[in-house]
Amino acid sequence: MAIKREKSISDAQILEVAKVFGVLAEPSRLKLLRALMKDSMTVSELVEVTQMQQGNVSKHLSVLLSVGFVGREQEGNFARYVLADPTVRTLCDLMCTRIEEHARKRLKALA
Amino acid sequence: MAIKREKSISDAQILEVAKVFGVLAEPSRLKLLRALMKDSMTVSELVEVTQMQQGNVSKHLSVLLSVGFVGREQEGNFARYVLADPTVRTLCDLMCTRIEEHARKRLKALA
DNA sequence: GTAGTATATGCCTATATTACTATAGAGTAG
DNA sequence: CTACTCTATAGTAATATAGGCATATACTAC
Repeated sequence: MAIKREKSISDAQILEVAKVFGVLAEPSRLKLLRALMKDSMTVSELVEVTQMQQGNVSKHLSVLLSVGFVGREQEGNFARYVLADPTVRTLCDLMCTRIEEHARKRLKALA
Repeated sequence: MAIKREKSISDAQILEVAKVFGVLAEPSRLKLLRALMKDSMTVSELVEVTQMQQGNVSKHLSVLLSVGFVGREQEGNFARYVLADPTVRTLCDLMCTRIEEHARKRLKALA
């Protein structure tokens, strides 16, 4: 019988994890998520807020949608996007504090 | 005077966050981290465990080192790498449970 | 010193991803 | 129906990054 290793992740899971991290590895997508963290928005509103081109906004939103980070709701002619996964906040918060911590360490190392 | 927005992240921070997420968006690097989560290892050991080419292992380790995810210690002729940031575990754990949750949801949606 | 081992790095190619532009599709108003 | 608006998508060029290979560098043993 196969021996179950402690808490170790399978190669298949690694591929999936890498893919989802990849979704967050794009400044444009992070800007969209940042906007959606404040409130749900239509594509037009997101274009206005982020100053990105409409086509790019749609493309990035479709990526975010494909991994379930955002949800989409049709409102007549508009498409309203909503933050759909609380993990996004957690991940970003963690990353931000980590970066600050790291910067602080580097600063301290100079002293 | 400038108005401070609530909990919002600056564009500069977004660039940095994207960069660090990008480091985690690579299966090879995740495999190295997975190995290092069990124990510290030399490059040779990592090559053995991951079945990757030595050059690539070194290259990915240097990326991990540059953002402080791992530490490096010279041991005679060997270089021993250690997991240097507890956030890595947290981020990966979060991502794994998120992916499972998401898969479960999709499954339930079919019922 | 020489030989051998461990690690890092440079070059090249293939692949992937982005932004841009234009356009297609879908809905609304008249 | 036509005209208009909002959103999605296709085509293209530029950029970035990974892997493979060869090689350089650094340490050890003799």
